[in-house]
Amino acid sequence: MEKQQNIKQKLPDKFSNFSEWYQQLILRSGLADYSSVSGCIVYRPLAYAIWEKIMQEVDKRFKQLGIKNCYFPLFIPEKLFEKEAEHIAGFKPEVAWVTHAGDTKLAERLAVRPTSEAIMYASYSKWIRSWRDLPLKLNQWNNVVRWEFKHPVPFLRGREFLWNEGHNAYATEKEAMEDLWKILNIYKDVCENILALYGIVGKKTELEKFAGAVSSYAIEFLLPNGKAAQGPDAHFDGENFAKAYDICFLDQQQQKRYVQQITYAISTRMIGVMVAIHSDNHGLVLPPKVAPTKIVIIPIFDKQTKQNVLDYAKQVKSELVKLLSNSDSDAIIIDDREQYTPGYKFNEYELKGVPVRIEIGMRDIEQESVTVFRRDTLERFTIKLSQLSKIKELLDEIQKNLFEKAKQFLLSNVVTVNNIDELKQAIANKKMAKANFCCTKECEQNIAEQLEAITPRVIALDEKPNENDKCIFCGKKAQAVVYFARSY
RNA sequence: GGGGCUGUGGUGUAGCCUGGUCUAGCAUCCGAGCCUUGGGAGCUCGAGACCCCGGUUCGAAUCCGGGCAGCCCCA
Repeated sequence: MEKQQNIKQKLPDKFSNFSEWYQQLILRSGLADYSSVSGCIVYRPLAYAIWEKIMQEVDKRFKQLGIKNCYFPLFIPEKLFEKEAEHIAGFKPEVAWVTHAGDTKLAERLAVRPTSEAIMYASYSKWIRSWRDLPLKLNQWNNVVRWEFKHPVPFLRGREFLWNEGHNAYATEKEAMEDLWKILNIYKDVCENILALYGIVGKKTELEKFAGAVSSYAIEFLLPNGKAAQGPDAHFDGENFAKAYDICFLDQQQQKRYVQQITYAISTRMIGVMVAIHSDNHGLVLPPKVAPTKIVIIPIFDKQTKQNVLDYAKQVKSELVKLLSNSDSDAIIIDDREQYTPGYKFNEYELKGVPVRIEIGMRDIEQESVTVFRRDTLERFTIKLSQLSKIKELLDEIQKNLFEKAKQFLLSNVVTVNNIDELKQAIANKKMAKANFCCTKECEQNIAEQLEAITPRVIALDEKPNENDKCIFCGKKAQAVVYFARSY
């Protein structure tokens, strides 16, 4: 473990002072640090390890779907970028441009990718000729730059972030949509079963959908400060990009047709969402499946007992390594530093979110037991050495408990509202509000102008308005049930 | 997009209003040593800071302007 600064200062309170709490937690737990570039953070090893875990889990599932990884250039020539009108309109305000090489001005400036449709589809246009070339399912794990002007929040809003961008092309809309749902379910699976997060899967409204897409789907999360954060998403582009970038093929009837496309992404924003939802005033709380260190063993000894205790600790560690069949050097660690007291170490690992702590001193040795502390509930108890296998169950239990808590948090903070006043009230109470909505672009624009920062997050997929229900904004016939919240 | 607040060693802060006593205080962190170890131990010694540029003034951490950075509120 790296040295930590500031470890003796308490965190601000999560619920009364969320922003301060979040910011200090990120810095002090060693997840990330600010860099010399405003809006760009450093992902320190702890954060990067979590990101690696997300990548592994998603990637494994992508490969089962036949998605292949590749890499396209960071730069996009301006003319290429401008081909799809809505796409460029959506992204241009926050594109960073490369204009010079040394002191020489470039003939055509290059966009630093905010997303890679343009550069990838120029290749797709060359590669796809026949129905035999389809489907084409390519993904890249990369970085993108979007020069935001709102103030940055580590992980949740930054100018450069890491993500996957998948770009699939199909002969038919039916195939495209089938895969879109499989991919959304992969993201949902990883969010729920790895990150222990519960979100709402829904369809984006007209103004909130991806620039250039026909329709967008996303998983929305609610943070403890009442703001919603969009998690992984998937977009159906229809033929929009295919027409702009001339991606077509000859079908079995020898008809020239445009491909049907989908795109999908999950980003490092999920690290921020996860941290914000699970962690507490002691520090990070990491689900065992993402925590790079799952168990920390703290030996407690003095000069006389040192050797005994350390030997016992090593024995416990090697049994745990076997038990978890995890040989990562970080997965189970013994902290035998002598210059720090046990109390100091307890606080340190709570700050860093290690799921399980095992304390071993003479008392435990005499009783052939170990003292166990679980990070999620802050409970401490003793188990016999012969019962060490229970630790594995405990890790599963913690994982499950975090998910259930996250699910409860979201479900208990969604309220149904019947008019604008109730909506405002719900948002003021840090809730997500569910309301009947006409889903017209005009009405949505009015909301954006009149309701301050309240935006429609997603259209519910499992719920429809009744026959006579009206839109709570304009009073016209309701088309859908929509979730509203303040947004990150 | 608009308004407000803030910027002092690595970190958190005192000082700023009312310029001089600031050779900038405290805590933590960092280095050396002793001593300790079941919830952030103790002692000794050492190292370390006024965001940047300009202005006012005999004199600026302190006042003024601009820049940069961070935070909050509102659109």
